Amino acid sequence: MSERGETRVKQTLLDIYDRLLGRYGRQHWWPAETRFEMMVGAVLTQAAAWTNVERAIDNLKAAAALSPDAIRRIPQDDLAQLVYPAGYYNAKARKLKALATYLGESFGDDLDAMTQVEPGLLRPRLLAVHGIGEETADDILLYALGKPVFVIDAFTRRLLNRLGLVPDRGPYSAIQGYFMDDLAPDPEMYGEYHALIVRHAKVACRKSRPVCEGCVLLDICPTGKVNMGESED
DNA sequence: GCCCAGGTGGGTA
DNA sequence: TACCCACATGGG
Repeated sequence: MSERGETRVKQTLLDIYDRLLGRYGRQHWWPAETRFEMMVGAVLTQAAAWTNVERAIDNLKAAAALSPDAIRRIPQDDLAQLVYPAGYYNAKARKLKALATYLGESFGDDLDAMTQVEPGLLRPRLLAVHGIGEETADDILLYALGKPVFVIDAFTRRLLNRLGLVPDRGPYSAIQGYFMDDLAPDPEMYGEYHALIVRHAKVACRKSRPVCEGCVLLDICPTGKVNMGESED
């Protein structure tokens, strides 16, 4: 892409951020008391509504099971019952076991020490853990460890696609590159931006809103569910 | 009853 | 590489 094009992307991404922040305000993500609670939430929220994740985390707290050591010790079937409200409970119990095992073996459960590792080194290690894909790895790097890594989810992907910046099926790294190559590496801003995109997606293009509020705000449709014309061109 | 929500892993062509 | 499917609850 040309230099002029890069500038346009940067201005577009900053402009969208400003519009979203002005409309919705700060989202105060990630809602968790500890680094580990945040990591657990990142796994539990995979393809699940956050309200259900909260129930599961409340169960873990009530059972005193919200620590890497407790997760390793509790039988997987018991863990599955605790995370039941989050859905995919057997699969997620196994994933939490894998995460806790990794944290113990690699860092002795010292998650503050974990922040000292370069994200470029940490990311492939996280991806090697069962149940941690690209989005979950970046959730952990950004929100739990404070690294300047931009999180890409389905809404973010659709957003850039609707802006005409990436093709329909761009790889995760390409979408992420648009943000990280053009925005200063600011964990606070990255975290707020991702939260705002998720927040925005909740009000955009619902069946109950035939006139899409989100499309009006951004001059585009982030979900792509409603044809709002050719505004992305 | 249907659709969707802050995805990932495993199998197949 | 590119699909396809299993994994599952709870709210609108």
